[in-house]
Amino acid sequence: MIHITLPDSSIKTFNKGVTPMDVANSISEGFARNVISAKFNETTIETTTPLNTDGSLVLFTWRDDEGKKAFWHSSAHVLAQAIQELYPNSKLTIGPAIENGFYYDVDFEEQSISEKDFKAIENRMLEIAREKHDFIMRSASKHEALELYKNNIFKTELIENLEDGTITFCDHATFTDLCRGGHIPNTNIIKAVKILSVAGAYWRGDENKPQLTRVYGISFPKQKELTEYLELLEEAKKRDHRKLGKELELFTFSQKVGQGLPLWLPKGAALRERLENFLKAAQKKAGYEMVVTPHIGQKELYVTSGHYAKYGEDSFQPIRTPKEDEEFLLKPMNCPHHCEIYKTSQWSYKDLPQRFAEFGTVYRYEQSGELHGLTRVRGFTQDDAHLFCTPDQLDKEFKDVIDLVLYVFGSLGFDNFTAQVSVRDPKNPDKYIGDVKNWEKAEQAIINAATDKGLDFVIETGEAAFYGPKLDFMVKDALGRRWQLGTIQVDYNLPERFELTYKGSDNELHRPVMIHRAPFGSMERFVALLLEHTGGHFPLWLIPTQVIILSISEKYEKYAEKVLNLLENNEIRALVDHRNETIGKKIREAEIQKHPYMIIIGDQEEQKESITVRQHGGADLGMISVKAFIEIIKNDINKTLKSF
RNA sequence: GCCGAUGUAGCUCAGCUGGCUAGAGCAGCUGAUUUGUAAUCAGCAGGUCGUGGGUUCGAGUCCCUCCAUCGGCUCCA
Repeated sequence: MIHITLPDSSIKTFNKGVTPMDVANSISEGFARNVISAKFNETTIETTTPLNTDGSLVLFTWRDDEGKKAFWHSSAHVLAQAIQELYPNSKLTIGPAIENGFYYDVDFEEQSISEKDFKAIENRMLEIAREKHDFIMRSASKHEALELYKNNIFKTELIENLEDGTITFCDHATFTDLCRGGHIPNTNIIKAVKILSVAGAYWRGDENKPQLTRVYGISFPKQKELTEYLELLEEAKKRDHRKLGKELELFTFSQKVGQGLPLWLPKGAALRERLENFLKAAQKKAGYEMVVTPHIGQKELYVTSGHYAKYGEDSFQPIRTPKEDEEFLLKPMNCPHHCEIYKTSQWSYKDLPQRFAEFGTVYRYEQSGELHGLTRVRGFTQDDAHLFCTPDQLDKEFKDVIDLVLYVFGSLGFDNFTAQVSVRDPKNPDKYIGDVKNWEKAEQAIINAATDKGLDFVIETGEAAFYGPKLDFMVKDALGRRWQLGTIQVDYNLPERFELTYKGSDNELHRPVMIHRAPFGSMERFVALLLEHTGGHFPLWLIPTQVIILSISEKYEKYAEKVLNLLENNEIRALVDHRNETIGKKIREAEIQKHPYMIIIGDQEEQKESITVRQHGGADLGMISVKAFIEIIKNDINKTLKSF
């Protein structure tokens, strides 16, 4: 007898020899259609063959992450078969499931493949799916595996790194692939397939190794789900910050100015200013002081900090001066400048912490292929600050910064961030500078602070900065790509390199610890993600135009101006649309511009000294007094914007 | 930087396998209209088809260079 845990957590009993499909068909139709994989609990070996061992079984459905993984990984096998048949000279490498779909990395040798080839691949994949092949796992000896792949250096490399006895193949139809498992029972479950794109990808992610062609695809158990997914992608494009930034006249780029160098338009600049003032106010309460440093610095500065050696001269943008022996660089970060500010005074432990903040514009010569809208640019402004404190103060300071970051995210409606503790990769010590003991201390300090603050965080190995570990706040864009916004970093190294000191109560000199932090990360990236997150519907306190006044005809111009003045006197940002257009057209344009409140002014309003208010989206607040409206706006703002 | 794709008016796009002075909608300008909750009507103007070469009797269309953008890879202080 086999006890099987169903997706709804109930347990059902079956006879030996039952297949996952049998199980699927025996339960409610909803599950039956979606059941796609099975695995034994006690062995945790996934199986797609008939069950012949006693025990309980966990079923995955298409809705589960595990199920999706099995489904897409199996689809990758079908893709591999299709490619192998259509391009007999191609060499397969690896083909995993990803968050949305799957890919297969293929060495096409001399051939190239592009969009026009996708249809043929999709058609062949669907044919294979319809042929109803079981996915069957089997183990193989190392010898057998190497023999099968004797002409494939990539698979050979993979096999050589595996222990004999742990090598498994997955067969379906006439196709065999080296595979760890995790499959759906049969190709037949795949009903819809779409090849999405091709891209170059380096073998094992290493720039110096051969470049392969990565074929991306997605598949579904129903055609309808594929259609829905493609519609979802279309919807996401509407929230693309590059599109919204253009529509809302926030920023632009110019080929003539240069790649990756955004130009902020008046509305965008006003938005930025509001964000800066918001953070400045909070920072002032938290005991920060503003500093200002120049946009360039001598090369020597970055040699001292270690950045020059780490990133190499190609990442810096040099400045020519009349003197031959002088070398200035555009600053790629503010920390060295702030270290020099720290050094201008002698500090006692009683003076610490010192918190220097600056909206510092920095320039990094990113590779051209990496540039991306406002999220990855060559010139950007960090909401930077450096906190210099004693080792005893580190814990409290770090937690205070977490509070500040959470306040910033909360005020802007970012509730879907993930906290990530980025630590060093101990296998790759060359990537980092400084003493291992300090690294351990710093990493522990971050983990403790994040834990105490109740943050739900993940630890990412190898993601640390070269001088220290960090706590990063990651947010997904419209297409689900993850971007780092806020960051808090602990650094024992720069104080060492710049020989920073303070006098302790013991009358001896000590090294301060440094915290680098930027709640927004950069103004550019933050605005980009905020645009994608809100779809351009910014919180009321931040949005450039809070209210637009629409006059029914030019006759009411005077009264409209009067209302405008009343609003402006109450620090409400409003505009009047006086154009000789119909009210319908004015409303339509106000909707497109995403103005949160529209005031309609005509004969009735003028007579009664009142206004009619329409909210974005169509809600009608009726005819009310200006005074009542001002209250509504203020309450609305207070809902999201609290003081720190 | 690498792989693949794209680049036509301020914006969104059409222009089939190369063939008469390159089209549309929106935006703009002019005029009419003075309007009650998502587009009032008419007229006008606007483009060396990303750049530079080449093939051809003829190039927006085909080929090459470069530039920029998009999707990935690598990178991300």
